[in-house]
Amino acid sequence: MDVRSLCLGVLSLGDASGYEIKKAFEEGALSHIHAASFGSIYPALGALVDDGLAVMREVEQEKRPDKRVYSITPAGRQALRRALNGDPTADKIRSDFLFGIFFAQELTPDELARRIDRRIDWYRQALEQMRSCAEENDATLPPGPRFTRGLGEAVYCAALDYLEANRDHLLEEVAARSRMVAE
Amino acid sequence: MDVRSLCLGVLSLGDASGYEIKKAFEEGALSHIHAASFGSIYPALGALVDDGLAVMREVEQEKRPDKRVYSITPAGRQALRRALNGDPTADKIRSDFLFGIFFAQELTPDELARRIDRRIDWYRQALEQMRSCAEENDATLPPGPRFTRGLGEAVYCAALDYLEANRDHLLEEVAARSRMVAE
DNA sequence: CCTGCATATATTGGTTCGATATATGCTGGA
DNA sequence: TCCAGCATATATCGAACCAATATATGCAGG
Repeated sequence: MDVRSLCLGVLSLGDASGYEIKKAFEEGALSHIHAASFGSIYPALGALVDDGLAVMREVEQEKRPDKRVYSITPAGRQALRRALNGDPTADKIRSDFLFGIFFAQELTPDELARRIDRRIDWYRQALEQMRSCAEENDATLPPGPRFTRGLGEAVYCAALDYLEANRDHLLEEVAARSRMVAE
Repeated sequence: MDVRSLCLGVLSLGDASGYEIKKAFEEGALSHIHAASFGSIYPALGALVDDGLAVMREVEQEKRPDKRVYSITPAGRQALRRALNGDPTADKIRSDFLFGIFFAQELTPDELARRIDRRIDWYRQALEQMRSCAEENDATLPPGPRFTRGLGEAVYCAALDYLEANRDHLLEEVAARSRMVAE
């Protein structure tokens, strides 16, 4: 899925500027699903306009830089549907956190504990946000977003439970191992 | 985390060729954690040798192309430790699957069902593999890999349960919505 | 027999990232 | 009060990275 299609997806939910599209991948429901950077979003929006898949209008703002607000066109909606119906590629996960935990014995015990605790905090916050969002408007959410929200909640909840249940055990094991090596 | 550090991580587990490093990110425990392509692995290995963080030896093979097997050096181990102890960047998730489900109403009902069923199969296979691996040698695994394996199992299990429990409901909702629009 | 897969390295075009530049207003702490 | 830092907003650029392909060989299955 290229950035052009990702932008079309966001635009299908409503008009947006490049900056707002970025925010959708950083804060909103999409943030747990996909990502894109400015360096690819702005060229992608230009290309969408060139291809007639989106239109742009400039919006003057007081006390803010001007906006370039993009809207999806009927051709854009068709292109989005085509892109979505193509064979989805496998998920791409790149987690420095997990990579670090995998090599736990190369980390200092303090650093290891700090990382797990941070991650636990992160999951708690993410879950809180997801749940407050659910309380507010879960019934009004379209089925797709509601389903992915529920799946995200289930997955984060399982991860949080596991981290809380196994944190101390991991730290003990790593400590025991380094004692063994020292002998 | 750049590809050079990822390669050092794999090499810290034992000598390997570029091809074997790629496999580690495609099949092994690392496959659920991080990724790297040939186009970045081969140049990275060259750079590691240039910097004295790894050494290369050519291994002639009968009935197979020759191998270039890389070994991590003490300086390489130190560089790995430095890289691991740096502040980990946030996880990067890019899931065409979730992106497609988010826009469920843009998919044909058949396509939607097919995707979820495929994903269910995928999780079942992944879990089966993880569990058989655990039965064989969980006790002999270092604490880090055992922890990430357990976390992966917990997360995949939760995702599988959610998909199985909510699949039919999602399909009904999407069907109901498209009936509503048609009226 | 022959298609396709596994092993193995390498390259290349194109995509994407991450950091930075530029400009302005608001807010909170010293 | 001042000013550092953050939010808004667009844009660019070098570096990193991916996906596909080329090349070569052997083996297994239909």
